[in-house]
Amino acid sequence: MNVKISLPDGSVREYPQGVKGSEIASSISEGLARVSLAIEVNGEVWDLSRPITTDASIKILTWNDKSGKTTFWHSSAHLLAEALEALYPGVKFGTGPAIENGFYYDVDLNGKPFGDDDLAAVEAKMKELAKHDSQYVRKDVSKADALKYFTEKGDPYKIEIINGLEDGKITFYQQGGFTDLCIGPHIPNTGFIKAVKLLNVAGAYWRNNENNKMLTRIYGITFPKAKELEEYLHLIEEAKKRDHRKLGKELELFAFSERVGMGLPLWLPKGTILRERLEQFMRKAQIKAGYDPVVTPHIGSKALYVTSGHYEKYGKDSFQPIHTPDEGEEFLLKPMNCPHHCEIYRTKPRSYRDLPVRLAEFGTVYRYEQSGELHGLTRVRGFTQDDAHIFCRPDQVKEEFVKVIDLVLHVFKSLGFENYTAQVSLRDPENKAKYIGEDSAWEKAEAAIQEAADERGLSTVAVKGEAAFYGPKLDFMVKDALGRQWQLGTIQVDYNLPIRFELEYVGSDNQKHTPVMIHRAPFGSLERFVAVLIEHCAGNFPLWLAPDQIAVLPISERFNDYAKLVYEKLKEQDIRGLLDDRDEKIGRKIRDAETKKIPFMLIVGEKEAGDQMVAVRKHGQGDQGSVPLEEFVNRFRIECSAPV
RNA sequence: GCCGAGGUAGCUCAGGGGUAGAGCAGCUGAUUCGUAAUCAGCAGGUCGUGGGUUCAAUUCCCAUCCUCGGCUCCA
Repeated sequence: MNVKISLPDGSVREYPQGVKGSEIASSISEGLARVSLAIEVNGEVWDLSRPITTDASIKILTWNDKSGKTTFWHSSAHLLAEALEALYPGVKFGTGPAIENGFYYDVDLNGKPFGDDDLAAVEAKMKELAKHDSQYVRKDVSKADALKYFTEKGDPYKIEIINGLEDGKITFYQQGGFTDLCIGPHIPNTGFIKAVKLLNVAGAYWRNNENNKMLTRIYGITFPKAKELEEYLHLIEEAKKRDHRKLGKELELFAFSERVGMGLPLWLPKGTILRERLEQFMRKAQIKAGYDPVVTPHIGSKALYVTSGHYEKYGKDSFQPIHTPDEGEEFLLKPMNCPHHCEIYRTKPRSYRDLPVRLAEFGTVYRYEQSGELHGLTRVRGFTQDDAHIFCRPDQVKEEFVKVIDLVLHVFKSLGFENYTAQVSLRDPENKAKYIGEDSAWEKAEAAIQEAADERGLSTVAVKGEAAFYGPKLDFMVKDALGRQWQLGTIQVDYNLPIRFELEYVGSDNQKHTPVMIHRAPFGSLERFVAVLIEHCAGNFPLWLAPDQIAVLPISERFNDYAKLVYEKLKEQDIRGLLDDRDEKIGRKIRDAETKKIPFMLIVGEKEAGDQMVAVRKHGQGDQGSVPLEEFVNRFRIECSAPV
């Protein structure tokens, strides 16, 4: 009996029942057979050695397919485990999945320290074992047999996993002398793994729970060709050059000081220009969108945060209250602006006609972040949010939310962020105790967010358990140079805080009603936004943001006077920059200006000094020819306009 | 906070039980130059901090602080 196999190109071929993926690949072409890693059967990824018994549509998976890579890396994790078992008898295994770039395996080395030298040894063992071309063999096992195997082997983590599995659906995979509990699929044999690099060691809690034992997580990556590994490592090196911590130092944008305290950024003059440009851009956009700027203090009475619920939720693990010496009052460093804004709302009675009230503040907040969490400007203990709170009637929620989405998208577009993820962050339904407020309020809020996102045609991913404790969010996530994902913009619907703060307005029915609050921050925090922006443009800021826009470079000291004149004229036109009148050759001055990523270099010498000319050189683009100074200023103005 | 790796001149890094070295930056002098590094000289460090071992510690040990890679967390 035959089975009908449809291929991705739409063609259908017949094969004997029980045909294997590898046989189908061979029948298509020997070339394909050589590079095929796995097969997709009716949307499910299978081993190439698994018999196909029914009609199916298939796709042969190679390194060029995402699931081909995933399979490859998952099999590599097994190879890592095999190497570990060979070198560390008695090692216990947690889980070892493929990840976006490579794979890891969590292992329990019985408290044995595992460092970089060990990493190199294991890597060498993996390379050796890969050459054995050991096949990955799939085996169905009963739950009882599976438990028996790992009980005898003494692997408590595998036993824990098996206990949660259904009998009849348990499979083992074995390659060489190593057997693992695994649903597969895998590549045909270890020989496909030609290049291996173990990247780093990290601690990871068993089952991601910090109350569990910390296992040793070993990260690695493998490739079918040595050259691809080289390319990958080169790519990582390139990405590191964009790291905002490196560029922040090189371009003198920000710094940290142990004496000031960890996670407390110092904005240097050039970084401050960048930051203030962004603030100004946002201020304008917000005025246009009907926001009223407000200012509130950096500390607030503890009672304020008890009311809001922040104290109960975060108080004990946070910066401790500040006490006044005589009265014994308690204040908290402001961790959030919303309670203050609620109090501004309360300063006078509000009518339904007044709503929405939109209060905006570049509010600096302080939060205790665990020391291990701090990371450049993306995770700090003191930062400024481009925060605002919109107080509106229930019937205005959707419209207001949509307007905020537009604002966020405008910001992203203006700064060239195209690759973002819009994440609907929902409550964890399994763990409602983590949140405040009634179910009905949550349901309303979650629905409002999804509706607003849909109305703007935003493609979103919903993630449970990511909501704030007072309400669900729409978060805009962007990746940094090294692929780490960060939350930038956020919009949150909140039915809870207005109740806690007893906010009200008088409706058209002359009755008192509770407004709805929308918390929102398009940048998120200036610090994190700048960090991601630096990495996004690799320090080559758009002209309107660049701390130094021009460098005036006299050919020699003889032209310093003219250069100074040019520099002063540009300064009068609010063009930022520097005059490099050092006693250096022009090549040197150009090199330094290029290194500093200054957008325009104006070179002036004998040819220019006579008739008010400047020789224009653009960063990364070279000589642009000479123009009259006036003309340069005009062209500059056009190019420099900030987005509106 | 947890696991692992590090901290040597302003920066990037080498070294290693007998009180330290390079390149760049800095300073001084020479040079006056046309599109990515002019030459020479000088100066610069309680080798993160505190203890311990030792005749002797920057080097070995312990603690601590900070940084880096992850984990957990992220109002």
